[in-house]
Amino acid sequence: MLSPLKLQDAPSTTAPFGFTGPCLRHSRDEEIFGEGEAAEYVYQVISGAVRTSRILRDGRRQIDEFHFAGDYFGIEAGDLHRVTAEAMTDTSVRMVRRGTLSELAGQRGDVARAIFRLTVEGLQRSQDHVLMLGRKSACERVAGLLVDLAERTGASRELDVPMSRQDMADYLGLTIETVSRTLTQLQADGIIAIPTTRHIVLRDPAALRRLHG
Amino acid sequence: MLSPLKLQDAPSTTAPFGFTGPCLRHSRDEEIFGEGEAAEYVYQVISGAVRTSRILRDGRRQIDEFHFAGDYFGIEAGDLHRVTAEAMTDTSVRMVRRGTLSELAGQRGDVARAIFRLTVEGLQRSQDHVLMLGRKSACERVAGLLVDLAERTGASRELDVPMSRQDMADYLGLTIETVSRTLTQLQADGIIAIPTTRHIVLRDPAALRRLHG
DNA sequence: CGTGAGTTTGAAGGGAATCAAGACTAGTGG
DNA sequence: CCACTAGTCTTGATTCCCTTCAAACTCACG
Repeated sequence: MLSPLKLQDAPSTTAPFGFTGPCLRHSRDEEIFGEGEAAEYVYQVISGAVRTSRILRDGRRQIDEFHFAGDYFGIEAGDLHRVTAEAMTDTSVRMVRRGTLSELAGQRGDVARAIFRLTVEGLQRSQDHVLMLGRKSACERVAGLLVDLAERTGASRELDVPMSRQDMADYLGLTIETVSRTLTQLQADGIIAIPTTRHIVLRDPAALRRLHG
Repeated sequence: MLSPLKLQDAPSTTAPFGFTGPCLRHSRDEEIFGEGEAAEYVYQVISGAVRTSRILRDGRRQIDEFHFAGDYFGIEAGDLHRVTAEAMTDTSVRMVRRGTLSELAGQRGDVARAIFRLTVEGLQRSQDHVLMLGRKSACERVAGLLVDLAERTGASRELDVPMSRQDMADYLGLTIETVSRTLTQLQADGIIAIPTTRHIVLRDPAALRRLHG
């Protein structure tokens, strides 16, 4: 389900929201912005993958979203970032100054609508996440992530997994061991194959979707 | 943390978004709209309390948000509602036709900004919810709900709980038994008192906030 | 090849779920 | 007004899924 903005956006040449901003490269695990920092920019992933997360005082981490090419992140209601954003792979990210974006939205109705739509879609993704964390088993969660990854990265069966097992666990509200065991079990059931850690083949996507619920 | 819109909104006289729409009453447990129905309206709670939820095929339910006076709900990116909305108590709700609202937003920048802000705040609440469901213990979740309820309903210590234990459980991703046990434990610890089921006294809000993490 | 981070696998433990009564509470009607 | 009743809530006993703790393995990378 691509948004209008994504469609009109040829990643490396056209700017997000029809506006050209600087484009920064980040290497793997580099922080793009941190929780509590001033939210001066809004970001769009040009290539690569980004995670946004929050950490409790005792170190427990929850990833609230993965962001792929075309996705945007870093929008805040207040002045500060409430999450930390980090590159999961080598990543290219375009930055748009917040004030510039809201000005542009004020002038162009289509831009305002597009931004609003993306935000509502983000909200709905978050609600899906809530349903998963609140009411689904480990197996259903892992299956759901795989299906989601396939859809969002445009892969049909061959999945390039951009995140570590720890990232998966912190997104799914599980431990790394449970994620690993569940993947192994799915492989034993013939539903997926795991040729390498970062490469998963969906042998039976329909079964995965059924598990996903 | 009240939004600008809420502040300028004297619940029973002024309309949401500076616009007057019809105002409907719903009695307890009545459905306001259902998952899968056409999303023709956006709603604002005038008085009472509303829950929005989703149900899996096998009956598991997840409440994704409680809505109180001033809050709005029912915004969708697509044409259909993705959640079901029900009145938790006798409730008065104002309806604004979706097209009307987007027209108004197109004409008045302040309205567009206010709606956008409310949506981003909803997204942030959802992210808090994700963190809670993914990484917090039963005790931390219940404490968090109580603190949140107190803040949002403007109660300092005397909490009128508008929802059933089942609603609490389905919001917190727990079972009704665990919610009940946890509340009993908090009472035993002297942190809260439960004179009646729907009335909870926060005897040590600081301790609750500490548990909330 | 050696090294170490990341991952998988194994064994044991724990927190919340499930199953099952029992105690309230709020309506209802006599 | 008060017994009756259905629904809600609480409490108890047991189970189970996931976590925790621990160790072995794999595979990038120098």
